[in-house]
Amino acid sequence: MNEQLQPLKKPVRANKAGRSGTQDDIVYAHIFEAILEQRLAPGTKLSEEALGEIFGVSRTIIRRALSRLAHESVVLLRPNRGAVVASPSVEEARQVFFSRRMVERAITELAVQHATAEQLSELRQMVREERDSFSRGDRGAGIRLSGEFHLKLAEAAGNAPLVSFQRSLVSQTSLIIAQYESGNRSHCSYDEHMQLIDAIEAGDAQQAVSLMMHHMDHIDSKLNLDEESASDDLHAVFSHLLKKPKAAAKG
Amino acid sequence: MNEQLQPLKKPVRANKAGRSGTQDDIVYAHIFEAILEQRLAPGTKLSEEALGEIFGVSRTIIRRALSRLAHESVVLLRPNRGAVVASPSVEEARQVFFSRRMVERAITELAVQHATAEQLSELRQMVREERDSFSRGDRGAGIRLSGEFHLKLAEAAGNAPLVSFQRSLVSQTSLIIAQYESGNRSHCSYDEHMQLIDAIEAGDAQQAVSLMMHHMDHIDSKLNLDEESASDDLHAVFSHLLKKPKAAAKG
DNA sequence: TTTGCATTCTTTGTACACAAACGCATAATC
DNA sequence: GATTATGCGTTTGTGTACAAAGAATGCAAA
Repeated sequence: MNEQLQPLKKPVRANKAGRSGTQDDIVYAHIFEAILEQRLAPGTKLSEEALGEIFGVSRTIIRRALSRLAHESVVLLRPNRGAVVASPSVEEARQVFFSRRMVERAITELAVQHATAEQLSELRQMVREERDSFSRGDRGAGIRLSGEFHLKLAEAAGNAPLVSFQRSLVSQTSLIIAQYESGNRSHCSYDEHMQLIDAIEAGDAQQAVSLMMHHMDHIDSKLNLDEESASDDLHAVFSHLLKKPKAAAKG
Repeated sequence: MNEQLQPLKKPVRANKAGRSGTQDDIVYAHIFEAILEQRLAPGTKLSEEALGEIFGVSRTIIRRALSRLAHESVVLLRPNRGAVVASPSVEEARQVFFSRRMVERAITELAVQHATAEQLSELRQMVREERDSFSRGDRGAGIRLSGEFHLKLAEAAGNAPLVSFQRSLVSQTSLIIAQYESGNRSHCSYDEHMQLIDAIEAGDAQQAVSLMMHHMDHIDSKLNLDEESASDDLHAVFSHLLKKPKAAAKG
């Protein structure tokens, strides 16, 4: 029942090689991934004690992971009232998308100049995995990989502050998709991703930026940020006010 | 005895209820301000116990404040080796300035559209205080207010992710100025700030952006990022390799 | 039935104690 | 004499106990 995460029970202290070693990194990554894959719905309460129980660590570690997520606006940390998965409003969603367009444009231009052959190869590999995930029906993994693609592209641009900002924006975008995605859920982003890499590899900055902007348009068009009228949406809109957690189903 | 945190000895304002915000907010703000005003030099070690002693709180609070500062790349958190004030390299400085140009451009355009009369009035007040600080020789407060001006302008733009990013960039810029400012230290930024507000208030986006870009150029030109030859700079360059914290090596 | 208040109970906030890791210094060996 | 091994001291990392702040619930009164 409460032992789904057995592998984590043991103290994972392989810190010499620096392979995502510390415990709070692991906890952070797991919660982050759960949100990215939409296994944790917006508004879900994240109890420190419960998470500590699940991951087999004390509240200290959980608290640090939540703090980090809060700094990326992925969870909301309310004083004396605990943490919940953030529920971006329509206005917040618009702001995130505005910033993303700005950042993606800069990243694309920089990537054309700085991306190495190895990085482009890794990007292609990620797109293949993304495509495979969607084709075998694993939508959660697909969305996560799609986000990681944009993060990886930021790394290829070679600008550390942009990478940090992009991480935050990608996470929030995933939340927004979880909250506002319309019926048409055909995530064909991998095709656009591949074309984008082609343009970058060809050194065609203008074409690459154009493709990226269209890609942003497509993501945007899949959301219904304009309406927000149906009862379901109302529920989502007010979820940050609800006391009761959505009780995320454990896989 | 190695008292590395001498500069902080003075503000022992360990009031528990007086100031706004929680304790870790107060600690964060004080350290942040000390760095912004360059009372804490890059490379200075930030001992948890010493800071706890100074502020009259436990290491838990200090740790959280340092974690927050680390997330903004203002301090560097080395595992098992404590925190130091970050020492941006020339390359990191270039990346920060690239991002700042991008963000400031967007902020300026948005501010022309969204800034309210009240916000512009507050901005003017900040510029006046900045000018007064410089004119009475308080260079530290002047630099801090100059940074806060850019942060306030970001808030006037009305885009939350941009504000968050800008906060990180402004802090890092201050660090960079502390590390790389050339002999010509005439910070006449307040004049440019005032012209900028005029253009924004007039609704002249093109002029406002142009002024902002020139302002960025001026800040950039005051630094000697190209040379990095003096012994002081060499020291900064290798500070991340040094085991021993060279506290207060600033001349 | 509904509303206001008080008590209780759960959850978070803070401090502290203990354990582990790192750096430095000393010493021993080649 | 130089270099490496080892022990010690200091600093950080983690767990846990206790305190405080909300939230929920029950009771009483309108």
